[in-house]
Amino acid sequence: MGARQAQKQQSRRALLDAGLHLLADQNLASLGVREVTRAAGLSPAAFYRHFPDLAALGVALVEESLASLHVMIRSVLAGGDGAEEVIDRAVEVIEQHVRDHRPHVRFLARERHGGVRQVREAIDAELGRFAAEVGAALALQPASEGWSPEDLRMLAELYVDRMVSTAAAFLEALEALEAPAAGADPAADPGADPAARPEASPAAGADPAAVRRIAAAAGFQLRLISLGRRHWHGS
Amino acid sequence: MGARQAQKQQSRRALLDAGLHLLADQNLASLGVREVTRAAGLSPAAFYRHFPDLAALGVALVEESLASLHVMIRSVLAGGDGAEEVIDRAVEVIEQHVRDHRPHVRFLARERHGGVRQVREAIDAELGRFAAEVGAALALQPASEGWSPEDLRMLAELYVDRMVSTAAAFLEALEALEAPAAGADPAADPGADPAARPEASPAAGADPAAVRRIAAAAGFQLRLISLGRRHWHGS
DNA sequence: TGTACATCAGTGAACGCGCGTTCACTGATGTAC
DNA sequence: TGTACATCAGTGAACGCGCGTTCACTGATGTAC
Repeated sequence: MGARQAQKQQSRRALLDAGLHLLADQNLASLGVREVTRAAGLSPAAFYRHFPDLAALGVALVEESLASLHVMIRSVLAGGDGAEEVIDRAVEVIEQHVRDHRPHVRFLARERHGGVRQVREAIDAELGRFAAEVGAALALQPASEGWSPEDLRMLAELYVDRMVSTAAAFLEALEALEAPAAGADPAADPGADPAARPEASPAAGADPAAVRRIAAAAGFQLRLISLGRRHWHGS
Repeated sequence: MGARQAQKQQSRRALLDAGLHLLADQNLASLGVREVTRAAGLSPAAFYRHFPDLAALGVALVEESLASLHVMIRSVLAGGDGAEEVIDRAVEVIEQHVRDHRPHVRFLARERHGGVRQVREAIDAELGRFAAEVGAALALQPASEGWSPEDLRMLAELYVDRMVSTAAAFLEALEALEAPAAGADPAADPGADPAARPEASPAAGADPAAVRRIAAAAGFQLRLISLGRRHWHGS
């Protein structure tokens, strides 16, 4: 790849990163072209060399967000088929994934039912593909003997949905303690005593108890589902 | 109540209705004060006689949206405690609720993880209260003997989450066929032959097969969960 | 290697526009006597 | 009932501002010979 191409890729990356960063505090629908280019260190017009509009940038973000999620799900499915171990590993992997890719997960959670149709549809299509993949993996397990493809599909959807909900719950717990007090403006009031502020961001670690509680609930719920699965005897 | 108060309530209602209507196609974060007042038939300044800002209007919408959802959940819990009947009634009630209160449900789905913190927090707090209520109802059932309060709470959260996901799925199915083709501008191109357009909105009835499939999946998933519950023997 | 020309990512100025919010105001409704 | 005053929901004009998008341009990179 020539230097020209490399520079273009770099600018594109800067736009995507700036967008993802700005989307921590707002929706895609309220994001502005000038806002993104400003954060990326480019002129407003430069945006149009890379994307026709912000929806296209959003779709590009969906693609990279879900690529990493895809890897995560595969890694869970690849575990041994002892149900208990798979469940525990799944919850761990989800938690770690949210920690490692928080902006992407937040973006997906926010835009899954958000105001930009192209993006919503891209997310839904990809989650459907996940469910199909999970269903195929389930079909290979001995526990699925006698299950109809439809039932397996519904089971897979239940699992995928639970993973998504669990990820959203982890996300919220991780962000809860980092949020500044509503209405506070950190740039203003230079006379305020910084030591007087209560411990708002305790080493960005978030409330560990809340995170543990979510992990426990997710494990319990998945175990309950697989228990139901084992005792299921056809529709 | 005096005529003055009554007129004020009417204007407030008009603002809430206009907001809810406009939120069919966008996020709360990208809604504008002028947009809402224009749709409500008021001057822009009139908005501030009712709400300090749009976030406050959003919180008011959360309250009324969840009040109706609350009624729905109670009605489900009030059914006989034969698991099968309760499940089937629950799915029916959810479907009917989404049909009857589509704008409210859409608003909740969109803003639950949306860009306005006040609104997000209001929704989450209310869903937590629902889970507590469901948990209390479950505790009264004989099947809950020997269950710890923590496990009951996690079970209740699983049910509530499933209800929310099911409602979101119904919503999407109901809207899928009414959406205009992406990028189409119905106001433009007066020369186009309207008869040439394929049946985009078939009597606003949406795809019945998709709706039935969602109901079937929801019933299956809930049955699987309650099957797991019956075979659960403590953490 | 050197030269002449083509490509095209990024620039900066310009445009018209709708935005949020404020303000002094109007006039119907409410109240005190 | 009538009158004088208070309240306050809604108005319309005004403000300054940042927006999306376009345009002709610049100058580094790429290519042909």
